[in-house]
Amino acid sequence: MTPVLYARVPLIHGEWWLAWTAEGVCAGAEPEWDESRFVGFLRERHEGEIRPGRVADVPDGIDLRFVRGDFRREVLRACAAIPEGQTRTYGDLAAAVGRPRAARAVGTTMATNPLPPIVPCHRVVRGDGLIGNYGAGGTARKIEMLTREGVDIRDGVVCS
DNA sequence: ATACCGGCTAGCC
DNA sequence: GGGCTAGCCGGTA
Repeated sequence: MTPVLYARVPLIHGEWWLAWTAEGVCAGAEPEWDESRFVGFLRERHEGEIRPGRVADVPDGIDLRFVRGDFRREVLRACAAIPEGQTRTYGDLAAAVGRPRAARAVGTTMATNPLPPIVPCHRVVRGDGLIGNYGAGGTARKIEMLTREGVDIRDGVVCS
């Protein structure tokens, strides 16, 4: 079983926790988490060794092997493809994986995204333009992150 | 099997 | 436009 390494990594949105395997990043958590919480999170998902790693060794790709469900993996893949500074709706992602009516299920998938902000679920907003919720810090955090990425938001609504 | 729970949405007042 | 409802769907207990 390949080991899982982890570190607190400086990103444009702050110092987030990231964990990775040889294949890619497999987990992430917001800055407010402490080390034991993140390690606990990793432990309940991975059987193998878990130990600190170096920031310089964080890989570029993502490792979705520990995500349950084909649908979820596909949706997370599609989400990972959203460019910085852009947004998509839950319905967009549903359509992208060939299930145009599964927006609700996409929402659930985003809510349980194990690797924020590497899989940028903060770029997924509601069809009516409202920002929608954000598990890793709430709507306020989501707005803050999108604004930092250059997305135009006025009165809590995405403007295009 | 089956019921329930969500970061949703289209359709109707 | 704004508020509500009834569908929708995949995962989990």
